[in-house]
Amino acid sequence: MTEKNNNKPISQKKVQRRLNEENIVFNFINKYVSENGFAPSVREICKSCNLKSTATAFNVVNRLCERGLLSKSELKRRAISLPAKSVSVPLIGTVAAGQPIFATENYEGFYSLPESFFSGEDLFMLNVQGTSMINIGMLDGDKVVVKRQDTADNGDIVVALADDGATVKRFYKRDNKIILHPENDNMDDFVFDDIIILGKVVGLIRNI
Amino acid sequence: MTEKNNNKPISQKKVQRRLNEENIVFNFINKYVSENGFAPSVREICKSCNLKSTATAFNVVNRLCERGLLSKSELKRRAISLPAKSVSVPLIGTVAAGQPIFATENYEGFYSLPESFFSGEDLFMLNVQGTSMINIGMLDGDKVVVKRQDTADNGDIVVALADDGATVKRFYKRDNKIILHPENDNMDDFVFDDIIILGKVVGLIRNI
DNA sequence: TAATTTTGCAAACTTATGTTTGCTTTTTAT
DNA sequence: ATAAAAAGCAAACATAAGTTTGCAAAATTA
Repeated sequence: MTEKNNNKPISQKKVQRRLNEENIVFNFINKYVSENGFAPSVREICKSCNLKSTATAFNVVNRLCERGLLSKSELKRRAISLPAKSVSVPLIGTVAAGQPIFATENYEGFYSLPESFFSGEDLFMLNVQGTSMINIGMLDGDKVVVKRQDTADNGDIVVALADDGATVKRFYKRDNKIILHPENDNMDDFVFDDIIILGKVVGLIRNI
Repeated sequence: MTEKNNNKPISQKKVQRRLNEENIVFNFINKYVSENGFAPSVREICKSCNLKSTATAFNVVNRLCERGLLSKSELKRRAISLPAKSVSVPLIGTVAAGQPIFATENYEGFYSLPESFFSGEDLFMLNVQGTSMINIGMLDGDKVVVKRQDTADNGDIVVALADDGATVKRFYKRDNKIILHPENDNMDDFVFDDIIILGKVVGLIRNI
């Protein structure tokens, strides 16, 4: 028991100094993480924030955790994480028939998306080509975020494997036929007996 | 020198086995990072991917690094990072006139966006309300990514501060008048003598 | 000012974890 | 089938880095 009693005497000056210290450390960790992709060690925090002792940095980090600005996994190294979580999603380039989508060979790059928007086990991104979905605001060059699944419900926007690669369309099943409906007044439906569904579109990203 | 000569004898079967192993490890690391916010240790990789030796996991990780799918900082702990870098961007809720946009009080949360798409010093996100920009595929409920700046060029899509809050429109300056042009055939231009520009729209994110 | 509490610090301590080693097993080439 | 090369593995090794300690300095209270 280190506290004399339960109503702490709070010195405003001290509180201010602490908050300032915490801000400096928090900003450093943020910057470090976005530059390196992993968290700094307490010793690196010390050096960069002009703290004299690792114990000090250690304590500041713990206070930041208590304030909910950071998370930390005890006894692990560099195991500090920021509350804004992200998922790393591959952009799939060309999809050849018969090839597994999730083979790393098909990946054209990785993008980190906010987990709070796009969560799901298997996500990938795909470039939208053409204007077949323009009615629902999917433009040529947009990237769609796709949740991998091999079935779809009526009305879902899906990525399906057509003869010439992956295509984005609205999915309907009617009278044992699969209808891929372009959301474009100038285009007609495509009708198939069977089709391979690669996934369901759950999001869209555009660079302007 | 471990290699006999420079033309390697490649066994297709071995290549396949390796690639498969690398896929498993890579997917595990991805999942781990998005769940924990930091990378797994080689021993955790071993256990989860059924590798018998830490040396094996170590080698697989190194191969993934050579393939460019991961980055690693040597001699550091849990210092594997995915190539996808991200920036942390605040979502601005309601913007009252006269208030500074970047006051933390306005933040509704932080989202991590792919740095490769959205780079810039001061970014924020804003909910799109209404259908005034529907012609260029901005739907009600979309989030726009905005680069903070107080000027704009003709034709830019801007976030401007109107009487009732922030609004997204296309910007024109003509005859000393500011025109905010909705991209919606049913709506007319707004004309002002002067207006406050909050930023320029550089991206869009949609959750479907 | 003296007593008491809190904070700061350097160094010691501990251990999680990357890396190497040397032997064994498997695969490939002759 | 035999030799040679490569890959796999368990254990040892090395050390980066989290955590604790105990004293010194500063701040607070009386």
